[in-house]
Amino acid sequence: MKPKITHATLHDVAELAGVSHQTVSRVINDSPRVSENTRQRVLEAIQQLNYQPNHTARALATRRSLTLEIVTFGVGYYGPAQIMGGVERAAKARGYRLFFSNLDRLTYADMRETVEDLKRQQVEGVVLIAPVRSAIYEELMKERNNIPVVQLATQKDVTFPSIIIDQQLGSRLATQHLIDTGHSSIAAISGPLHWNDAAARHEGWLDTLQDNHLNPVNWTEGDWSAASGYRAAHELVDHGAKFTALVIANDQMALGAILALRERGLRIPEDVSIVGFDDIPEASFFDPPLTTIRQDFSTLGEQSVEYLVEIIADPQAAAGQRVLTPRLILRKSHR
Amino acid sequence: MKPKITHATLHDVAELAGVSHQTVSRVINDSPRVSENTRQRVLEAIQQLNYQPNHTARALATRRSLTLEIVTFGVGYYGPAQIMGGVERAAKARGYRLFFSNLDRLTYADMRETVEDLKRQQVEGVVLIAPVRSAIYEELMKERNNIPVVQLATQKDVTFPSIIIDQQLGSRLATQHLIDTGHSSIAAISGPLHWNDAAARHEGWLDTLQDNHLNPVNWTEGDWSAASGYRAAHELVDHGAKFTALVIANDQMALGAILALRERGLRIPEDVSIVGFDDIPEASFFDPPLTTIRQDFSTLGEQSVEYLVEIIADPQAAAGQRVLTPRLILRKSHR
DNA sequence: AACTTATATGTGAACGTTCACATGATTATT
DNA sequence: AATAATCATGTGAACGTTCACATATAAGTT
Repeated sequence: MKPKITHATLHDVAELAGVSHQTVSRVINDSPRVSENTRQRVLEAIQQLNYQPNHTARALATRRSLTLEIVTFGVGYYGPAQIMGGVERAAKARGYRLFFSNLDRLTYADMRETVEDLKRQQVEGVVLIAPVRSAIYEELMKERNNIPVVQLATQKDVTFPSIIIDQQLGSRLATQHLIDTGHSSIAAISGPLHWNDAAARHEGWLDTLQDNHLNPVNWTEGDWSAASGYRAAHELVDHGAKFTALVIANDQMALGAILALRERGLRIPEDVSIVGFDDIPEASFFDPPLTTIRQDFSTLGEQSVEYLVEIIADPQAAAGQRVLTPRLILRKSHR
Repeated sequence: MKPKITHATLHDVAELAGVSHQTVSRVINDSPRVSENTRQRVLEAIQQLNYQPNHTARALATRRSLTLEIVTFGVGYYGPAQIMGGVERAAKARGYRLFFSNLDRLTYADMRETVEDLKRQQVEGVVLIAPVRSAIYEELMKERNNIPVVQLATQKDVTFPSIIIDQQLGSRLATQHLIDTGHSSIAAISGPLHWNDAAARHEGWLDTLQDNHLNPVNWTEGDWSAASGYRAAHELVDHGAKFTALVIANDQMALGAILALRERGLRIPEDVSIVGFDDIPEASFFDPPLTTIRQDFSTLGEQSVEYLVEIIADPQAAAGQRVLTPRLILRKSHR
């Protein structure tokens, strides 16, 4: 009843072509040690049987899976989704397949599970999007059975293989630009501060104010969502602090904040200037078009695979953190 | 020099515990055929050696990989990213791992590559996000070597296993609501019409107008981006056609359109009502908050895995299309 | 012409599991 | 008390490759 389609194997091909299985193996691996004559014969047999090498068997024999894994925290967010695109592209380009694993919650159980999986799956390397401060990641690093891991969006100056975008710099760019254009009362809406990027952006804002002998007027913490930006902006106004500019840790929150400020009768950029972070594709079409700090997430993803592949080839290559630079994109939400 | 960490195997555990490899196998597979006594001894050995079953070897022996694959078209888009989240969650819950493959371009070469991969990878099933009309997909279906495939976002009433959200219905909901609230000049900005969802939404708009004996005023085609929505809205106004309402095929384009209309001195919703599609999280914080047709992409992803698993268990279960229903979310961009 | 070297191919084990079956010990059945 | 049934365990092959080596033939060297 159950047909159980069985695929042609190396031996089937060998038999049909009248050679040994090893010769077939040589053909599919492009070994020069095979005469043109037999090569053709084998190729024909392969064609005829619609033979496809079995990846599993190959992995078992070679002890190489040609597989990477990406473990993400929150596919829902813009950044991680973009990073994944880059990782996939780079992995495919280098002949690797990609496992995809998502962590919705950063609980011990979830993480535990993921580590156990890693050990089982015969994965050659892992790109870990680890944007949140958590001891769990360190545990992961210890228990991972020497599987190379490149972490993304970690803290700055961490010593294990990782790549970050210099958020502190980005935030300095934003804040300094506002100061340079005459602002001295600059408030902020931060991301959730247990996120590394949020903390770095926040520090950049604080440090820049300090460097310019300005006092931080006021700030609130959001959760990256437009909803939280909306709430935060209302709060800021309620609090009575006067500010003429607002540094907001991502574009979505900026969107929410713009709506809230407008509800309070504040015009942008006449009454308050705004700069966001990320440069999501929609940012140009906010009202007004948003000045923001662009993050090249896609490149981040690609580079992480490159780094990983270097480490796989030579574990000695595993050295420290690489840093990408964000860029200020000027539009119309500031003056 | 190269330590080449070798993991403990079944045989190592067996030796340490003083039993046969098969007994160890029984323990790790929870077979009842093993005495409590030896089970404990084996468990200890496993612990001691930090043994982890080798997934590859198991797959080879059982001819089951416990692996699914998702092939996506454009991770960058909101929908696909959400779907992926759902697919990952459901796959993990059912003990499957997930390969992730992205198609940036729908070229023959890219697709060909993907199909070849499928045949090689020993994947048990595939969730294919196939939002674009293309003969390539049909070819895929033929050549896939009997691997179960569930397609997402295909055309309506297609006979192979697939799940769609009823976009035509969604569009009817939107258009009819505008008509019911007094509009009779309803223009549209469609998505790229070779996308199935775009075409269905467009048809829904047209059909509803027809059912109500109204003429379609005017419409243009966008490419899902806010930028294209912006351009399209300007075009519509340039074209001189009078409209009091606008059905826009996704929220991002709606954002762009809102900005464009405002630039033309048109107030929303006083002068023109707008309804979008998708209900991205930011839609509530557009100015004005956007009335839109909500799509439950996450559920779509989960259900696709469920369907797929049914088919894997029983190929007879592969029967036709399942349909999810979108929902009208009323906010303030219409009157 | 004899000896080395290179080329084309084959043989059997190995990778780390599970599967199908065999065996011996214990317990139940008549 | 003999026989059957059940339970706990073991044995060797199989999954589909590659690896390490062996062999036979052809070609090059002295």
